[in-house]
Amino acid sequence: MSKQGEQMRSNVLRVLRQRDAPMSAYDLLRELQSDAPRLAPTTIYRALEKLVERGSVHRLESLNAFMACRCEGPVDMSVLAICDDCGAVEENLATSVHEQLSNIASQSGFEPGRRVVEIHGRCASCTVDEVHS
Amino acid sequence: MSKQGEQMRSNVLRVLRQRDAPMSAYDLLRELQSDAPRLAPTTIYRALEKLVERGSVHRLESLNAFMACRCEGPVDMSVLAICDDCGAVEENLATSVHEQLSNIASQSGFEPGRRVVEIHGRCASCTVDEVHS
DNA sequence: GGCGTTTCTGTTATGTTATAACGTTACAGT
DNA sequence: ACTGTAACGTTATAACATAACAGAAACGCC
Ligand SMILES: [Zn+2]
Ligand SMILES: [Zn+2]
Ligand SMILES: [Zn+2]
Ligand SMILES: [Zn+2]
Repeated sequence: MSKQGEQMRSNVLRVLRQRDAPMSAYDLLRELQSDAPRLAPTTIYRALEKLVERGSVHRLESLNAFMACRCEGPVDMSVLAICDDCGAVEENLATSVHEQLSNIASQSGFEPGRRVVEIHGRCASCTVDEVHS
Repeated sequence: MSKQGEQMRSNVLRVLRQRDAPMSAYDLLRELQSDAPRLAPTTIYRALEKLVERGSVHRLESLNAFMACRCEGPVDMSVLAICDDCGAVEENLATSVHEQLSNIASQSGFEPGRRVVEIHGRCASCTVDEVHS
């Protein structure tokens, strides 16, 4: 059955990679239910959990959504820039921001773990569109 | 009726200030329903929206929860360090991290807006407890 | 191969967070 | 008082996430 599990993870990842924008777990569910009508949320969440663990997928905390990773560097050093107009997300590798963040938290004896670094705004192409309208 | 609205916001803020840890909107709902049994989620969310807008309350995106602000400086320049053991949240003013974050996003023409900077881990006192156990 | 143990999976049900929709109320300007 | 508008309360429902459990697969041992 680990064969099936791997199959599910690969299906989820494939669907995520087909998009440029983040998808919610339930978006994925609806998409995959066309092949497997009885598919349940739990199954999606389990696949997503593994994929996030292994660094193939980002979880966007401020959107409750997921997207395939397209980073060059380590997945846990990225800054996710989310366009509030079109929903597109840009990934930037930003090791120094993450290091600084850990350092600041450490100063009070806090033991740093998972970092969440996201920024909302408007992407370049949407900004141009705004000028034209 | 703006009197009622302000009253509600002040009630929500009061309850949040009584705690050291974040509360979900539904935590607040349950708390306030002892006085007003018919109180609905929407009302809480509207109050929270205003309070976040005016900088009295932080929204913790990675927890889907809220807490009263106890920052010294500007509310939108803080780093929130969340202890995964005890739930306590430390606020650190970290202007430089936020500036760097905006700069990185700007490099690709992204127009920066709201930033989300949170870090999970273990607070000093929970780290000590761990050693003792 | 047979058997117990462990881990993973599918399924059902439920819990939690958030918003849509719509009628009502307050209030300012006339 | 009349009207426009912004805020509000209320109901219902959508969206996100996990608990609980039973059954299947994988593994190690004999
Ligand atoms: Zn990435
Ligand atoms: Zn855009
Ligand atoms: Zn604060
Ligand atoms: Zn702690």
